[in-house]
Amino acid sequence: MNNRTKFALVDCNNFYASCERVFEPKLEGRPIVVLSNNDGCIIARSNEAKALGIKMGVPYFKLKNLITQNGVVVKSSNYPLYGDMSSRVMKVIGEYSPVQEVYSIDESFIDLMRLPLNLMDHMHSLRRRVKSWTGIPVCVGVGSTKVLAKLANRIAKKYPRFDGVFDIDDLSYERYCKLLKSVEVGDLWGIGRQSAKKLNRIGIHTSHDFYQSDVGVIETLLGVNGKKIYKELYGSSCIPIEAIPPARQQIVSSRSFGCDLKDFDELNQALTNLTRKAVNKLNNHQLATTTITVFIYTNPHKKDKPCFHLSKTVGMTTAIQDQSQIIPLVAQILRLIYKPGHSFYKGGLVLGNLTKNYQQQDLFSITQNSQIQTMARQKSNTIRSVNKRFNESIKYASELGNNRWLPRADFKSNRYTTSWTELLVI
DNA sequence: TCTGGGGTCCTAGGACCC
DNA sequence: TCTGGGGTCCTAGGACCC
Repeated sequence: MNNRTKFALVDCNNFYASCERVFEPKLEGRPIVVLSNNDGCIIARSNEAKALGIKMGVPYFKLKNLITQNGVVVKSSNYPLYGDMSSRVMKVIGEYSPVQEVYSIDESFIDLMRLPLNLMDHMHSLRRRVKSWTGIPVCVGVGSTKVLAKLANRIAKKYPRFDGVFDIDDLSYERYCKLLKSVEVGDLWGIGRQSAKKLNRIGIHTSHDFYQSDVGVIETLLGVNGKKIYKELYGSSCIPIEAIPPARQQIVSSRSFGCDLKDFDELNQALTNLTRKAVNKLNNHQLATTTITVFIYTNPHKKDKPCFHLSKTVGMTTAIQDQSQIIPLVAQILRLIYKPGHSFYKGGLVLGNLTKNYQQQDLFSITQNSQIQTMARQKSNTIRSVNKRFNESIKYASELGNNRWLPRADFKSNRYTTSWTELLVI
């Protein structure tokens, strides 16, 4: 292994389940599952739940019996809580290296090059501090590439004797090969189900088979990404750490509805709410959009009914960022794709082709009245600041209605850290 | 009855240009 | 009979991640 690069992957253990435990310590030692939006699928499990054989991504309703029989604690997902806990964890991790990439809500890569200290001590200290300052348990995988750090993290999680920190570069060649033989190729970071299937077809089953193959074969089969993963297994770093997140390309806002919707106004009510969320995100990032996609889907799991994926993308000559422009536009697009008589179970929108929101004027626009534009700008700024202070109290009329579309969340915990009315009571 | 959401990147193919 | 080569841009779909 070379020593030109050194990375750690810090990964929270069963993150969502652990967040729930921080504020409900009596759940310690008990099996917990966290459900996706609309209480649909199981998206997080504590170790005890994993031990019961509960798999990731399984629909909740299929496991209801197993869950009640075994006293499994069920939680609806609580993203305000998880997001806030995540930023606390990331902040602590950031104190352990000058270069940090926040890779996902529960994972962070850090660059360990040129740190003048004992790396293992440093990582054990990180682990202890995250746990003691946030309550969240993490494991640390260390390696000379990101793919290796990921692999190392697996080992750190799997074998308690490493006390949550494992450096894969410490292995001898023989032990490294033995490790690769024990990991299925589809478990490598970047090799998904489809690629694993292709590899299996030519006799590559374990990571060691992959490691021993010809790089040309891998590139032909999987493209440049496969080649990168291959080289990273040999310790050659091809996937750099991204300390500065790349500019966002699109903003998606979609939901499965609490119940199937047929009525246009009900769909429009849901879409208006989702649009407002998307526009808030757009404004928070100070971005503007020039393409809007609206989509509504019927339920593909209902085999007795035809399945519709209705969608339409509209492009604009001028980038827009104002909810008073985007919300009516979404309603217009919805009107174009809507078909009466069908039951839609899910819908949403994509704001695409995002740009920095400085005002690029359209040379041919007929609304080039600067006074009108200034007033519109003032209005939207006012609405935004009122909504920020008074909890989204100004809404479009199209958003008001029977709220039948609202996703189910029957097992929600409090937003302990982001809402004054939901603080932990002792 | 009940099946998540939000991202990115790559590739193939079509349309178009000279 | 013989029917080029090189390039860009866009879009849709597939694959991957958490």
